Amino acid sequence: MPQIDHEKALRICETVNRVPVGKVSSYGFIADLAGLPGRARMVGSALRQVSAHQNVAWHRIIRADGRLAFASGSDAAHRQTEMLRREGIVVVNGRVDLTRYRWQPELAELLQMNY
DNA sequence: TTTGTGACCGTAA
DNA sequence: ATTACGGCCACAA
Repeated sequence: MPQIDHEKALRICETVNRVPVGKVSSYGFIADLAGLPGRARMVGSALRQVSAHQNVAWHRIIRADGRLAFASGSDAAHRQTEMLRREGIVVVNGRVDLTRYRWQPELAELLQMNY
């Protein structure tokens, strides 16, 4: 269990929490927004070490192809599916339709960070 | 110092 | 639709 630097983890969490209710994003995209391009895996590691005891919308983060990161059938996958459905997101066979639910931030929304 | 390990990603069979 | 690879990078052992 790799422990991610607290500062980076915090930055990742802040970015994750910009994803609005009813939308999803990917590990890679969050990494890019957090100023960590190419480090999608690190986003996963950060969420793993933090999701248990912090207030983070970890369930809104899925793979770039629309599948949940957890193995279908696993407890974690079921929990995530339930949380997503609670927000109105349709999940079929551990997969989300990205054309409908992918978060596409506006330019103004993207600029809010750099300061 | 080297090696193995991820809640990943894009490309190519 | 799947599988396979290589790339990615911080950490732990």
